Amino acid sequence: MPELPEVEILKRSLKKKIKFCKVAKIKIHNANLRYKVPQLINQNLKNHTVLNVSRISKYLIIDFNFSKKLLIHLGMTGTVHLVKKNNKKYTNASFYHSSSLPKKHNHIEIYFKNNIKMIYNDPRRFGYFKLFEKKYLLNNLIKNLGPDPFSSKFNYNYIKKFIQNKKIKIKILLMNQKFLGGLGNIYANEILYNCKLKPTKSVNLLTKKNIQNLIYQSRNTLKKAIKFGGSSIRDFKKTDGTSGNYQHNFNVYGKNNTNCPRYSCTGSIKKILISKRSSFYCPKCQT
DNA sequence: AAGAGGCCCTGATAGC
DNA sequence: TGCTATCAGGGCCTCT
Repeated sequence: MPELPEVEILKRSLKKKIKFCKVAKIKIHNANLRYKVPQLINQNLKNHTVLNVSRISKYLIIDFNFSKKLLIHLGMTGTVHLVKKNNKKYTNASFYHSSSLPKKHNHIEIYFKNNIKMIYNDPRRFGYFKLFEKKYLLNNLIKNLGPDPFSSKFNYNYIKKFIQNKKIKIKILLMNQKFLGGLGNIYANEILYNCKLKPTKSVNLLTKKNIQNLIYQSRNTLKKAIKFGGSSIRDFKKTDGTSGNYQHNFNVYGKNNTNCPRYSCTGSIKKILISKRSSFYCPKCQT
């Protein structure tokens, strides 16, 4: 599920709904995520107020009115749901369609004092919750992450310098979080299609025009996905339980053996494996 | 330097 | 119906 657009959608929703909310308590039902969730998290966050919700790459950051921030990564299958208490029961209101609220794998619940509850659900448990000192977070997380695709740091000179003396496949480059923060398998495939670049192309063969177009298409593709509310393939849901819609706009992802959607191209989409990840492209117009 | 492979997990789907 | 195998959007790590 969660690549940059999905985390961005989540961030915007949380920002609207839990900003300035005060934590009443936190229940950990299963602490065994990618990293063990410390039981102390409850003592630490209790009675503190959410000041802001932000995103860096695929990471969600919740800022509180004390020295620590909560860092959330959704791994492969993490989702966040918000419910509201009415008449002693947590139900939909304008927050959630209770019929579709997951029953299994609700590992962490954050209760706020205004009767809102935030639920973290994650079947495969590849995600994590970590508390960080604000300074430590900035120094260590951001240092190891490439720029956000929308940041001005993601520019021609940066890319040129990064790929200097490298001969890796372009798709591997795009998915490398140290190069660029936020792309995963789906959007890497889609962006390369929009750039007419084949995923196995070696980065040392990229022209100046290729690189400039790559920047443009990365932003454009992600922007569109955000506009459509992200992609729901298996389990991505917005915090109100509804699905995103960008999956209907995929050109290549999951479309092997279908006709290339590009006007005037007669190719058909092919699936190959690159580092064991499914890669989809049109051999005719992506070169 | 680049790439392959393994590992952390559960669940959906396909094939028998 | 029920078994088993394969695959899945992430990100670590180690080995060659």
